[in-house]
Amino acid sequence: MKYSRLFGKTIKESPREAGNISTKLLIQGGFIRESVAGRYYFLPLGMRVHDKIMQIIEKEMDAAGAQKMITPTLHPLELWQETNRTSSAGFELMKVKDRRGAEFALGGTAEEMIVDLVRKFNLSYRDLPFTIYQFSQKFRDELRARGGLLRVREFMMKDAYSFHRDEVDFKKEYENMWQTYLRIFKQLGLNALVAESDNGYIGGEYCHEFIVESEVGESRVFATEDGSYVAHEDVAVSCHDIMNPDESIKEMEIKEAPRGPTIQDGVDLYKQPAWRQIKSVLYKTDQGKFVLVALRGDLEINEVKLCHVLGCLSLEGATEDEIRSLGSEPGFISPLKLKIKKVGDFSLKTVRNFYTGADIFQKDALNVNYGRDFTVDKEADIALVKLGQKTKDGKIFVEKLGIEVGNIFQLGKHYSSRMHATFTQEGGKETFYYMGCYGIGVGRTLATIVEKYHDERGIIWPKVIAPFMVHLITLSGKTSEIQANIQANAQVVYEQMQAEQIDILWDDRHEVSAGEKFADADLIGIPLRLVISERTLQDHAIEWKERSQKETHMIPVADLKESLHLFISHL
RNA sequence: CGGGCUGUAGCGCAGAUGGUAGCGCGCAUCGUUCGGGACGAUGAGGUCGCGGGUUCAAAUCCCGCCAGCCCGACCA
Repeated sequence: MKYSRLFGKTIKESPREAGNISTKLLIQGGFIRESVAGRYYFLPLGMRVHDKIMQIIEKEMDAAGAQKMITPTLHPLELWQETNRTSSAGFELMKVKDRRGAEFALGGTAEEMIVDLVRKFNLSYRDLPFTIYQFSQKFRDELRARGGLLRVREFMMKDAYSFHRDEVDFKKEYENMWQTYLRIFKQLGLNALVAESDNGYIGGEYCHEFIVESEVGESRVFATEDGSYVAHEDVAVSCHDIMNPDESIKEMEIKEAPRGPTIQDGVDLYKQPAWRQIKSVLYKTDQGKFVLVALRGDLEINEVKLCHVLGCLSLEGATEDEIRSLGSEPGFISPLKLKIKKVGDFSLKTVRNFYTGADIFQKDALNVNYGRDFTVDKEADIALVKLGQKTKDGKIFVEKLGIEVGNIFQLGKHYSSRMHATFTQEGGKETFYYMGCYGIGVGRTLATIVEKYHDERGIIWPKVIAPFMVHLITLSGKTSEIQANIQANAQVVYEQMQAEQIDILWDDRHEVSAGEKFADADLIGIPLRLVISERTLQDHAIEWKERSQKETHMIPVADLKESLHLFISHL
């Protein structure tokens, strides 16, 4: 490819604060361009990288035994109604109507479509197991698309679905996909953490996220130093220390409490640590029911866990008026008197003589003890892990931020039972499929690679996904004779590489200065830069510079072919 | 959905107290340059986000809407 023919240009001035470095470099380098918030064009340069990432994924998925196919983009809305996901995933489901009024969802994930397809076939146990996958544009009506490719409203996703006779068989594939994903990310130059995580609106019982550490990531995980435990903050479980086991239990008393409504206000008033306080929060579930949630004052509520405990999809905090109408007072809520459903965190058992509000404005209850002074309807783990806490086996947690580039889900019979998708067992019994699903976001993975592989001048693409392997630069000569000579030499190199199927980009622009060409080469980040100029010609050499290295050196033209093969073989 | 900020040439921006729009980059043409984003000259390019109002006069003041960016959407 000649640069002068390439559609898409580098930009000297960086686009308005792009949020993160990968977006800035990708736009500046002419890889992508924004259409509207959260929707991007991939330009020819970006498309090449995108394609290469897809090829690596495809190769590994095929090697793992999965079969590629494609589903329609528009999903009949009835299918989503079968699984009741029009409401559960409705907040981010895009809908369209055709002229007859038939409603469709723009696919954001394809479990329903795939199950609908599979159930049309009346399969038997002899046909199982199998894994099918696709690459397709996914649509998510995100409330807020964040700058860049990391959180978008439309993106290419590889999604795979596996069908099994039972859990034992499924687990083999889950492990197979786990290992396949690790191979894929490794090839892409990414070191992915595998974290236990929440399945959100997908359904099922357990799942894992593949997370690449990065400070621009939105996923927070808690892990142990040795990596024996890695879990997304939504699901991470910690063990709570017993705080004051030797203290004697005292009589409860109600006292005037001239304080504000926050935990800190209580700490300031009593000069007692936050863990001595009971944090009580009133929630309203999506079914309109009120729930009181109580936990130790130094801990935070994990709403994902809480939703699972309550069996609801979303929660909102009760308003001040609602709190008063239930018989309490904002800032002084306690689990002592309210006659509504109460959920208590296990941490309530770790403290003797709590203090807490008394459901009356500026009155507190002191020396409150769980079991004696109040009980809850349900004890559960509903706390967010706090740094410094330990795992069940006593290991310290460390916190990591990262980008979720892929995930694998156990779906079990969640979809097959709701959609009555069955196969025939040995002996003729109809049984629901046991399923799993597995996703990788291509654009997000691409951006993640840029987040990891760049310097102050631009991108440094790993060879396997670089848009081109070689960036040939020709500089102008003083005389037209030299000029013609440079041109002729470059032409030979260019054709030779094309003949050997080495992707080469030749910056053949005449009117552009050397500095600009070098700056563009650094920005675009092609692994190997070759320069042919008056200077190199005198020595019958070519200048060789790898994007990842600082030094340049001259190699004889005659050695180019061999050096290049050596370079490429070290992928 | 709440809060803050922004919207002027393809991009980045400037336009005080209202007087009819400018700079840099980029683009085009010519010349000089030619190994780290060169220089000179000339030129093209704008219903100042959209709608309404005030005014002799609005990019500028007022109202409404739209779009974008950032933060939050969580504890009482």
